[in-house]
Amino acid sequence: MSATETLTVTLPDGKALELPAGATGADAAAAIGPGLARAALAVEVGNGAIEGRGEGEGVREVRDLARPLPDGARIGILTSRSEGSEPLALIRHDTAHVLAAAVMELYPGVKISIGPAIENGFYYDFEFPPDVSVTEADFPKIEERMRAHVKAAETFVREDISAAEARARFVEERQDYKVELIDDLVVAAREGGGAPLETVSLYTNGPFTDLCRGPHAPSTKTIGAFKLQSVAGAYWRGDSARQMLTRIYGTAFFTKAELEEHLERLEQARARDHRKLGRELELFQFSDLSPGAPFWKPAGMAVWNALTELWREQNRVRGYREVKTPILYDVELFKQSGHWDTYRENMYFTEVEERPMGLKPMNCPAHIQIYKDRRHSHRDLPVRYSEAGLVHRHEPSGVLHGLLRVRHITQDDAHIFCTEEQVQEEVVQCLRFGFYIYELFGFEPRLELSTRPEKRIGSEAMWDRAEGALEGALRAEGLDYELNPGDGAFYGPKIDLHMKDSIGRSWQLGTVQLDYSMPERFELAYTGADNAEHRPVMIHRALLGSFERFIGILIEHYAGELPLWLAPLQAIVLPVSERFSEYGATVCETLRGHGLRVELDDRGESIGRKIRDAELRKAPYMLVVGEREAGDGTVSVRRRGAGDNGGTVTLDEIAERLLADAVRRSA
RNA sequence: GCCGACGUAGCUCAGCUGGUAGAGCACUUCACUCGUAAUGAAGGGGUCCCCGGUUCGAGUCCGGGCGUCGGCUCCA
Repeated sequence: MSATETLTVTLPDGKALELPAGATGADAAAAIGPGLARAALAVEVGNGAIEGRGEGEGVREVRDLARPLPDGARIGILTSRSEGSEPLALIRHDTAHVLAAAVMELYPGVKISIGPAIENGFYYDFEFPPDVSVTEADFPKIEERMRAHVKAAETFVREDISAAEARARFVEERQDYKVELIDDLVVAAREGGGAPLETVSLYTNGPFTDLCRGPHAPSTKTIGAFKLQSVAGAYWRGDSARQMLTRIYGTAFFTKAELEEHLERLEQARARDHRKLGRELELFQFSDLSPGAPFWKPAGMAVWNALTELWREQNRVRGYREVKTPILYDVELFKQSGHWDTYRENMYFTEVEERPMGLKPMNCPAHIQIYKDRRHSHRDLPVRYSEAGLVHRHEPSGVLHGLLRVRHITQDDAHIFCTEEQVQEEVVQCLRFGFYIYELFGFEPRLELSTRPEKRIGSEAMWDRAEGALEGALRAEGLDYELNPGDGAFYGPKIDLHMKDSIGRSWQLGTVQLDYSMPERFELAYTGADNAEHRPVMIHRALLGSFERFIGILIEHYAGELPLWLAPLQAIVLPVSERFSEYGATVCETLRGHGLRVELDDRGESIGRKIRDAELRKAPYMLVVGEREAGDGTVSVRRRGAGDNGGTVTLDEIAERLLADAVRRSA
C-alpha cells in the first residue's frame, strides 16, 4: 500500500496502528478489538509527537468516533471506564441534547439556547412561551419523553455546514438564540484575525438538531441513568441586563447504581447543611425581622467565643494590637474613603439630628482614624491593628444564604501600615498566620494572586513593586499559586486564600490585599529617617473571612461534630438514675471549675435515652455515673459515636484529659 | 436585584376539586429509678406569613407585600 492509502496513529501504549486512509475513531477501536469497539464513546486525538513529548504535546481534543482520524495523530479510545471526567461529561452533554429534544416535543414554540455538561451533571437553558411555566412537577413527564429517546438508541449525527446555511435554518425555526450564537461565532472568527468561519457543526439525534461543537457519544444508548434535578432562572449569556431563561438541571451516569450513589451523596451533603445543624444544635437562628443577620444562641456563642480566643491569642502573639471602632459614621467619612461613590447602593444610612450617617461596610476607614490620631515615625512601623469588626452590607435579597452570605458581618479584620520595604515580609507573615489557622482544621489551602486590572490607580512602577512584593512573598515561602491576571482591586494586587473542606468543596476564606489608594485619600504619613514625610502602604488582611461564614463552613466541614475545643457542650454527665444525680452534680461542677463546658442530664429518663440525646447533641464526651462510679469517685467514659469503650477513669484524670484536649485544639 | 418554587404547632410534614385544622417528634404532668442511641400513660399547644380581593363561606382561589429555598447576576 502506498502512503496515501493508509494512515498511522499512535496508541497510548506507544504502538503504531496502521489504518486505511479515511479511517475513523470507530475503525481504530474495531481494529484494536471488538470489545473496545462496543465500549467506545469517543476518541481522544493529540497531534504529532509520536514519542509523547515535544511539539503538539498538550494539544488534544476529544472527537466523535465517526470522524476521520488525522494521519500521525496520537489517539486514545475513550470508554466509560476511561480516567478523568471526560466520559461522564460526554454522556451528560448527550443527555442535555436529549432533554432539549424532549422539551421541544412537549412545549411547541420553546426556544433553545445552550446546554453544557457541568461539574456534577448538565443543564439546558430554554425560553418557554409566555403562557408556559415549567416546574419540577413537570419532570416526570419530561423524563418519560427523554427515556423514549434513550431507549430508541438514536445516533448522534454530525454535519458541518456553512454558517450562513445554519443561520438561515435557525432563522426559519425562529431559534433566535442559536442565530445569535452563530453571528457571534462569525464575529469572533473575524476579530480573532484568523481565517473566516467556514462551517459550524450541527448534531442530530432522532428528530432533534442542535448547533453544537460536540463531541458526542455514538448514540443515546450510552446514557445509562439520568435524572432531572431542579429548575432555575438564568440570564442569557450570564448578563443580568438580558433575557432570563429557564434552566433545567440534571445529571447522568453510565449506570443506575452510580446515579443512586450520587443522589445518596447529595442527601448526605444536605444532612450536614449548617442551617439545618444550626437549628438542631441550637447554635443560631434567623428571624424575618432582621434578614441576613444571625441570632447567636448560647451554644453558638460558645463556638464563637472559642474561635475568638484563638483569633485574639494568635493576633497578640503575632504583634497585632486589637482595637474596637464604631459602626456608625458621618457619611463624610465614606465620601472621603470612596465608598460613597462605589458602594452607596449596598450601604445602610440613617439620619441623626439631621446629620446623615451610615453603617460602615468596611473597617479600614475606622482603623485609619486611629492611625491618624498621632504622628508616626518609621521606627513605629509596621503598625498592625486587628479588630473583630462588625460591618453591614446590604447584600441583595436573592444571595442571602444562612451564615455563608449575611448582611451583618463580623470580619476578622486587620490593617497593617508599613513601608514599601516592609511589604513583602508582612505578607509572608500574613500567609503563615493563615496557614497556622487552616492547619488546625485540616483545610488545604490554595492560593491565587490577582494582579493589576485595566481600571486602576497608581503608576506602573507602583504596580510593579506591589505585584513583585506579593510574588516575592509567595516565592520566599515556596508556595504554589494560581495567577489571576487583571483580577486585582483597582487600588492594589491581592492574594486570596481558598480552602477545600472535608467533602471537597472549595471556599475563599482569607485575603491579603495591598492598598495604595486609602493612604492617598486619607493623606496618611510617617516620618522617615530622612525627616521627610512618606506615605505608608496599607495591607488589608482577613484570614477567616468572617466569623459568621467561617463558623458556617466549620459546621459543614465537621458535620456538626466539632472538635472538643470548639464544641459548645464538651462533656455531659449522665447519671444512670436520679439516685445518682448528686454525684453527677459533683462531677459536673468539678469539671466546670476547670473552665470546661459541661452539663448534667438529671432528667428522670433512662440512661439509654440520655445517651441518645447526648449523641444527637454531638457532645464529644459522655460521662456515665452510677453506683460503681459514685462509690469510687470515677466516671465511665463514652466518646461521641464510639459506643461504650472509653473505660472508667478518676475524676482528676478525665479533667486533665479534657483540658489537655482543649488546650491543644486538636482536631 | 432577576427567574421559579415554597411559607400550616417549637421541629419535620399531611390537609383531594373552597365548608372554621391533623400526625410524629419536642413540651407539660403522672408513674417508672433504669448501666451505654428512644419506658409508658395522659395533657397543653395554631392570627394556617402579612395586607387586600372574590365568595354565603378562604389554610385552600386571585392580587400585592415580606421571608425562605434552588439557581442566575453580584460580593467594591
